[in-house]
Amino acid sequence: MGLITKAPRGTQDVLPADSYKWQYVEQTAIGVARDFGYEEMRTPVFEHTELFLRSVGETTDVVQKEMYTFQDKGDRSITLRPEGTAGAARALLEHSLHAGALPMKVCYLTSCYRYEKPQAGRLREFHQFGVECFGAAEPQADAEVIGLAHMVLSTLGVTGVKLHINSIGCPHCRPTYTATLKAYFEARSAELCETCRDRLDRNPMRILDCKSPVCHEIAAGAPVMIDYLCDDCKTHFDRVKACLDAAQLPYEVDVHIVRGLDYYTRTVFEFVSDALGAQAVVCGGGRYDGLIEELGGNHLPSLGFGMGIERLLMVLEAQEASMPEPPRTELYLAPMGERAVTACFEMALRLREGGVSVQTDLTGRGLKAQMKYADKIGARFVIVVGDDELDTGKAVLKEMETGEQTELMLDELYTTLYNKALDRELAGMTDLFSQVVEEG
RNA sequence: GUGGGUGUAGCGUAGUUGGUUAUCGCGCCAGAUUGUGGCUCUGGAGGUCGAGGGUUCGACUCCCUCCACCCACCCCA
Repeated sequence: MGLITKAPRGTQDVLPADSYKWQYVEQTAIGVARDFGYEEMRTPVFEHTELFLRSVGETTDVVQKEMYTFQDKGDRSITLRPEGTAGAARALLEHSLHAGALPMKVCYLTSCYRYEKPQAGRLREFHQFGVECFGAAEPQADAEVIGLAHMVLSTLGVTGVKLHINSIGCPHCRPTYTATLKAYFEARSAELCETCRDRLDRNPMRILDCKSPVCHEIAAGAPVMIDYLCDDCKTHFDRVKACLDAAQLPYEVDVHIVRGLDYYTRTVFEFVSDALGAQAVVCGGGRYDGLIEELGGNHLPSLGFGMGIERLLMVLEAQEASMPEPPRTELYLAPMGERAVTACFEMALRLREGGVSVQTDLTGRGLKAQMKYADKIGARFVIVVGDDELDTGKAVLKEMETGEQTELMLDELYTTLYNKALDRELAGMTDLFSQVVEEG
C-alpha cells in the first residue's frame, strides 16, 4: 500500500459508522458545560511557539520533545497546539474578555498535537473537550469545575472512574518544599533509577511519580507537598474538599499527582479509569493562578481541565455503553425506468424539504438490487415507482421490518409518512409510560 | 527516544523440513421466469503474501534492512 493511502502515524480516521458516537459525546459535554455557564470558544490549531514556551513551560517534556513546531513562509515559529489552555488564555487577553463579566467561563472541543510514540490511549493527533474558568479565585470554583467534569462523565454513563485530587501549592510555599524534597532524594540518590537521578535537578517532584519499584518505595517515604502548604493554600485545599464532600462527590487525595504542565498551582486533579491501559487519565486539570500574568496580563486566578475524547470513547467502548444512534433513512424511492428516475429525484427533494430523510437510486440498478440496498442502509419504508404508479398516482408503501404493504396516493405521501412517524412517537411514549408504571 | 509482540484480499484466516495458476469464511457485485430486501444456491471481481535487498534452479516460507500497527517505559488527554 502506498504512502498516500496511509494516514500519518498516530492519527485516526473517524468513520461514518462511528461518527455518531463522537457527536453524542461532544454534544453531551457542551450541553453540560452550558448548564454551568460555559460558552464555546474556538481558537486556531496553530499559535506562535512562544505562547507554549511561556505557558506550558520550557522544561516540560511537552515543549522539549513533543511539539510540532515549524517556520512558516514568513519565518515565524509556529506550533500546532499541544493542549487547549494556552490558546484560550491568549484569546482572553487578546480580546480583553477579562474586562467583561468575571468569571469568564469558556469551553471548547479541539484537536491537539504531540509528537509521541503512539500506544493505547495515546495519539499524535487527539481530541479534547476542555473548560477554562478565568477570574475565580475561590475554592468553590475548583469544586465546581471538578463537579462539571464529573457530571459530563456521569451523564455519559461512564463507570469505574475515580477522582484523584491534590494540591501542589503556590509560588510562596513550593520552593521550600522542593528544596526539602531534593535534600531527601539526594541523601538516597545512589538508590534511585537513572532517570530519577536526572530529575533531581530538573524537577524532583517527578520522582514521586516514578513507577520503578525502588524509586516508588523511596518516594513513599518522601515528604509530601500537602504538609508544606502555606496557610492560604492549606485553607484553600480544605475548602475545596469541603465542597466536594458537601456535594457527595467521592474523591481520593493522591499526594503523588504531579501535573506535567508548569502552569498549575494549588489544586490539581485527575479522573482515572480502570478500563484503559497505561494511559488511564480520562480527564486532567487544575488551577493556574499565575498563567495569565505569565502571558502578560494582570493577575487573574483561573482554572480548567482537559478531557480526552478518544480515551472517553475507549472507556465507553470497554463498558459497552449504548449510545443513541442517529435516525436512519425514512424512505427509499425505487424508480423503474427513466421517467420514474426523474419523478423520484423530484419527489425526494420535495420530501426532504419537509424534513423527511429520503434516498433514491443513483446507480441505475435493477429493482432487486435496490431493495437490497434499501435493506442495507436500514430504510424504514420503500416505495417502488414505475410507469403504473406515475400513470395512476397510486403506489404501495412497504414497511421493511414487517413487510406490511399500504396502498396510498403519491400526492398524499408526505402526510402518510408524517402520520406514521407520529404514531411511532406516540407508541414510544406509551412504551416509556408502561415502563415507568412497571418500575413503580 | 528505548524495549517486546505482530504484519497473507475490505474484515477474519489456511499455507509447519522452501516446489505448479496462494486457501477458506464473511462482506461486495451479478444471476436463479416478466416489478420487491433478509434465507438458500450458482457465478464473478478483488492480493506486487507490509516494503526493499540477499541466499537459491525456485521464497508467503530462510537471512538482512526499513516501514507500519499493537503493547509497555517515558509523558499526558
